[in-house]
Amino acid sequence: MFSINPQSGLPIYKQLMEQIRRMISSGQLKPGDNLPSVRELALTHAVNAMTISKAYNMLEAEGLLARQRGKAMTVSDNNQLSENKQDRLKRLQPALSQLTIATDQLELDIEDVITLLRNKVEK
Amino acid sequence: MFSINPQSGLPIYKQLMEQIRRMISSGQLKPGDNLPSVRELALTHAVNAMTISKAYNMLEAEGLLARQRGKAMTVSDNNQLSENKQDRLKRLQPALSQLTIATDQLELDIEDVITLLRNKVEK
DNA sequence: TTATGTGTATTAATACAATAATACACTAGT
DNA sequence: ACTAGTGTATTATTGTATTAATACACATAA
Repeated sequence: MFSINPQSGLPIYKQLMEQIRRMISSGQLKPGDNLPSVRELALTHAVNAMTISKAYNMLEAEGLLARQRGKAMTVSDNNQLSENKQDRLKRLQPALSQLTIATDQLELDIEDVITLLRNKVEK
Repeated sequence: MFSINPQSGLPIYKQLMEQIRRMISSGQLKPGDNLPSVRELALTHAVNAMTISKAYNMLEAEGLLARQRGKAMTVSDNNQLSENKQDRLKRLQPALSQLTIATDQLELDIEDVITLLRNKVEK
């Protein structure tokens, strides 16, 4: 469900926050849906439980998630959460910039990159 | 020449290291070429000089750069440095993965992403 | 009631990242 | 010699990230 990479240099809790935001944004996580438990995520990704909790905590502060003690964290249903295509494309910008900067610095042809991209998605 | 973002969560010195590696890999930086001075990069990117120095230092330890006290850091000429297309495409993998994961989680159509990518490169 | 499952809070410890300010060693041009 | 330009080292300080180990408050089902 999530892709956590402790070696990436990006703080784990930030990786998790961004990925949860995306899945809410797309509607794969809907208002009322339960999130995986802190301990479960900590186990499956070999990470400390408090690190997961920190991500949940901050998303709750943002209003994206709702907490009920003793129960699983859920996606908040107060807000208009899932976003239209244009909004979701905006969330892609950082990853897109990363790729174009790398493509440029490596002097690669964008069409080659696109071919690679298509292959990666198809499989 | 470089694109440094102190807010990205990624350590600044690692951002710089990776970007220098790419430009050497593509041949935009050739053996013997001078790199921008520590102080110049620090100024233009509003970053501490020692942070730049750390990146240079580690790349020197890797053998990519060569230092001569009192002179500018240069690209090392001992090694086989610039890489063929396939090798450079390999260096793109992390950025590609980032993008495909995000695309997936946002439930976006890969063709829309590719369109965005083309626009970004053309301009 | 008990057992097991939620998330949370706290404390301590460790490591890393970045900054500021200063000084040093060296090179090159004047 | 002087000056301005390299990279480097040092010290002190700040903030962040992560972990381990416990303990707490609450919910739910047996």
